[in-house]
Amino acid sequence: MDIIPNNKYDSIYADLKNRIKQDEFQYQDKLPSETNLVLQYNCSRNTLRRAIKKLGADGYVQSVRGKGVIVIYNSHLENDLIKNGNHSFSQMADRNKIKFKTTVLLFDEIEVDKKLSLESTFPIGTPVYYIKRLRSIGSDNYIVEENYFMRKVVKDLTINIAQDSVYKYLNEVLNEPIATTKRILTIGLADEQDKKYLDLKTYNAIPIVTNYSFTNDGTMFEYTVSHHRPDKFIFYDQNETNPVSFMLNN
Amino acid sequence: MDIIPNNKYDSIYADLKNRIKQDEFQYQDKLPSETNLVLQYNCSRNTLRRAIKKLGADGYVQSVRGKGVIVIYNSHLENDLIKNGNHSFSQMADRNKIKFKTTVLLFDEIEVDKKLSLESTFPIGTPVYYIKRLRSIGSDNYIVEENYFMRKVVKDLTINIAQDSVYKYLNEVLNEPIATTKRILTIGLADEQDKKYLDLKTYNAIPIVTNYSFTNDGTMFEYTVSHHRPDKFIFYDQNETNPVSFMLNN
DNA sequence: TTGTAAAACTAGTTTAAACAAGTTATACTA
DNA sequence: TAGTATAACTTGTTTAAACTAGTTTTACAA
Repeated sequence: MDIIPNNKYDSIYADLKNRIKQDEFQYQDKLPSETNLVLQYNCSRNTLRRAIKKLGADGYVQSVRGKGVIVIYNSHLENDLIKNGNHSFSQMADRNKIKFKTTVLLFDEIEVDKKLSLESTFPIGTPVYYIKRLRSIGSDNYIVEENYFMRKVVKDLTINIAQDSVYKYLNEVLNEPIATTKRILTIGLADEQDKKYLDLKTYNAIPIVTNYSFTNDGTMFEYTVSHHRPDKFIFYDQNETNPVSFMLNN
Repeated sequence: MDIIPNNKYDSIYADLKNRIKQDEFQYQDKLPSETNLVLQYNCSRNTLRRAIKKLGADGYVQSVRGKGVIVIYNSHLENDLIKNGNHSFSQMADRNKIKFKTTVLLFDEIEVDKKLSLESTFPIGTPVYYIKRLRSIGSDNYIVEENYFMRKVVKDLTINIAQDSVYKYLNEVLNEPIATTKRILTIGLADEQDKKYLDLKTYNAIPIVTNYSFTNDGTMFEYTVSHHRPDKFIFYDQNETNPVSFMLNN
């Protein structure tokens, strides 16, 4: 769930995050001033500010010019999140973070046709792996998904790898880490496949997540559409409004 | 939709974004090198890098050490977004950005009870405005929402203000800009109110967005639950994976 | 011609310093 | 005592420079 910092600013970020989570700095408290923290961490003001900026982007703190940095992390809210959904979508979406059991329903090599090209933005004729997979934890199915992986990038994919983790394979074997993911979430009516595999209860509509993933060097190598079980689905989002900005067309 | 930059880095960010959108730098192209751009914009390397970092966070470019900065903005994809949903959720969520017609269904002053306190994280007894509003564009209803505004922050709220924009009132009259919003998205079964106001077609489930908003100085002043019309709902998300990080529990 | 080492690129990290622009505390004045 | 100007905080912006760590090009040697 967490990262191994190999920079000064990342380790300061991680440490401050811990201190917040362990209630040393509580909800609505002010962090020590920059000058003070610079002494604590024996670093430059820039490096410290970089750590704080990241904490802000992740919704832990909020900086106010002239006043200080206020903690807005609320364990109360965070706990509710876990209680409500078992697994947050931000975790769901990051497939490395949760150990899903994966069942491969279909494994094929195809070329992108006109219809698929339009929705995936892959050029027509691109050789891709076409995979259908079921993601589950224990006996509960959570996601049915269709993946299209560019064969030029994801070389020599096998059913075994698809059953384990394609991302792990990319990272560790092909040394081609994923760098950016663009995600679109919509609500769609459940189809026959969804009804077959997911426990829909009385729901007739489900969240559909469309994924476009890029490698390190900017090539989009994956297009994926995931159908999620609706009752356990949670998406968490955190947004910093630019305080100096105003909307032109309010 | 856009912001008025009053910083150097924001104006560089805005300019580069425009140049990307106007196809001067196309999908998969490399931006000019930092050294080059520093000359173009007559700024320091730090300031330029700050602009590029923001472009990266917004999904326009991706930096690769040793190589350069690659454009991953695809007008194709972006256009599809608009075509599919009319209005993206990121716009929807930012209520200042789209001109919804707002109908106030209920306007009341209450104190937070135990039940509301648990879901909102407002302390029991907090005086709040309790408002129900319908958001529509033309004759189409998009959102039914319940707002709870802290009366200590949002002073002297009236039905007229609620019918216009509470955020505008906060910003321009009370000079209390909103700084951070935490958002949780779940799928719920439509209730009687949803059926009454929203055009659900055959859907029996809808996206529900729960909002926690903070002022400049870290006080959570708003708790809002919005029920959205499912067929027009789109959420767009952009995620940069830390390339130097690895998951501990893969 | 091919392979390899070096040089010339690219972006990433860290420090330092000066100044701007807010907020709070202090001290002085009426 | 009350009000106000000032000094002493706070974070925000910008520039500069040195170094690190990747990638690509160049040039030389086999």
